[in-house]
Amino acid sequence: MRALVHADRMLRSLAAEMNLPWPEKAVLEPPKDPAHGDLAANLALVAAKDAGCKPRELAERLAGRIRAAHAGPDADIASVEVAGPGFLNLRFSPLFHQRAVLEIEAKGARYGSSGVGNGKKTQVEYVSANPTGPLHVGHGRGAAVGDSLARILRFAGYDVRTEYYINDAGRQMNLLGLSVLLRAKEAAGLPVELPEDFYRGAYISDIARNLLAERPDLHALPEAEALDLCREYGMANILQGIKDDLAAFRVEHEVWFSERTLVRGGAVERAFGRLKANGFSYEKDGALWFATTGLGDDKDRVLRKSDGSLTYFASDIAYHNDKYERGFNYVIDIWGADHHGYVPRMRAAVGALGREREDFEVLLIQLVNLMSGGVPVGMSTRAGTFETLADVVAEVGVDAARFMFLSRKCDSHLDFDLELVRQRSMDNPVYYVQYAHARVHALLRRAAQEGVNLPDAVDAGALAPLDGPEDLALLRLADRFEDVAVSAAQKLAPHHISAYLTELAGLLHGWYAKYPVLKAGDAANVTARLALLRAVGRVLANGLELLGVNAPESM
RNA sequence: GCGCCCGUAGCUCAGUAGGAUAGAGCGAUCGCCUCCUAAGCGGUAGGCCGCAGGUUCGAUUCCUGCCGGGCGCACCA
Repeated sequence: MRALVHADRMLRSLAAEMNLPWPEKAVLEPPKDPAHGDLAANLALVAAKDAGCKPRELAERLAGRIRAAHAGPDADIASVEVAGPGFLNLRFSPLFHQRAVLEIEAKGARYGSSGVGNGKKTQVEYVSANPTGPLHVGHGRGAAVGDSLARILRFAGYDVRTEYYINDAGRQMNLLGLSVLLRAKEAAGLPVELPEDFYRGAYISDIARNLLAERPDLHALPEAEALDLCREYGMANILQGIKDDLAAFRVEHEVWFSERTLVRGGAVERAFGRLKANGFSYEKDGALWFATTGLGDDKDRVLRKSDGSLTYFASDIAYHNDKYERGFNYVIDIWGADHHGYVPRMRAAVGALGREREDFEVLLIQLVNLMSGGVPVGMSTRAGTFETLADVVAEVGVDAARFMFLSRKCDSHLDFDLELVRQRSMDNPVYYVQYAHARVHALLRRAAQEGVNLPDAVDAGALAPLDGPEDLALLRLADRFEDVAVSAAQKLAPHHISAYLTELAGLLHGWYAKYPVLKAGDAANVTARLALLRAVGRVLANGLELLGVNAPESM
């Protein structure tokens, strides 16, 4: 970040000084091959055309000016080279890189944070599974992504609220009530006929038995009342289970939003009014329709059916309208990928409510293939197979599960192999990263034991010994953490963080194998290397925090 | 039939608002502990970035068409 800002400012001012146009198309980025330097400025051909010269020539002229302006032992820029069709390769001095340690020490837990979100009021709604059964692995992936994303966005300066939408008003709830009642009858020895579509998980029978224990009078109640009781009891029970599972998974929702309160609060009518005012709704065949076709959807959708009841879509529109009425400017929904057909419709609705395209984002979470030793684990609920989130977490632990979920693009399929994730090896990057952090702290501990004193803040001069290629590579990568955090926030991509951490941990392990720290020989080396270690450890910890994964100090 | 996502090393996957010689881990293979945690490190082998066109100075990246895999297309939730 420092390097990029520094170089950008310098190049722009130089270009202005030389009366050259600085094209927006010019790319300033770390080259893929570090041998090319720390930063590459790619002057596109257009730039040269505007300037009336060849790109290489333009680059040479800039390089000359930079060399002239940045000479001497204290210079930030160590070298400038022109390569390829117009690449300006900048290499910063060791001194410049070493200062990254000072910034890390100064910012501590805030290192890598930024204000790019500008306090934007943002809502992340995730998991939102129907309270009809326990969370499964797929929900776990959505939970990890949503929670991590909230952390990442906050870190980047967004004002984030997290929310869980409880679908407690629909037909599914009645079905749940019926399922519980049937099982309760069964448990009481009454004759029952089990319909096709009811919830048949073992957890329903457990709930039914518990309810019966609390309310022995259940079967004496009028049918409707008994159904109500079963529904409410079942839902409360399952919802509590979901909350427990999420808490155990280190996932927190600040708001639990009930669909019922939405209907009762008149949100549906308000949303309908808004659509009508904007000219998007009409009556046909006794139903209320929403003209989504002109908004990117492939057909118009029904809001209120001819029998007077609302469609699911209608309450979803009302819900989203309510989100914007609550003051959120940026609404992020995290859905299972099987709902992808629903996205254009929702997007159309948000547009019809008068919101901009960028006010709404949907993140689709692809399915998780649960495997064990390369063999797919079936969807059955038989004992011994792990399909619920709670089972998987019990099996592999929170850290390993979260890191695994967050190490892939969320819209690609994920093979989650229990055997692999349970392994404490490099098959399983979470330990690799955690081990790097633990290593740092093991050394810091040992240093303290041996009476080596590392001040809380070192001065720049003490870092001078850090000039080997591995030192500089570590410093460079640590310095990029803010870039990575910002990009993860803007692209809604938590996996950038896990990839970055794996890379940083790799550099640290390599560095560790090559450089002795406490046995470095002279005191200056010991201090400099300890300071570097502590700084890298800080970056690892900050990154892991964004993933919601622990950073252990010993392993 | 229409639409969305995915095809990158033997395997699992990164990368791409167009840029230099396409990366990582695993697996394979050869090395490294009298020495701060070997849960580690270093080396080697491994690629028509699904195929074919197009745009461009330049395409794994953007566009079109195919092929292959997954998913969705209700006055269901």
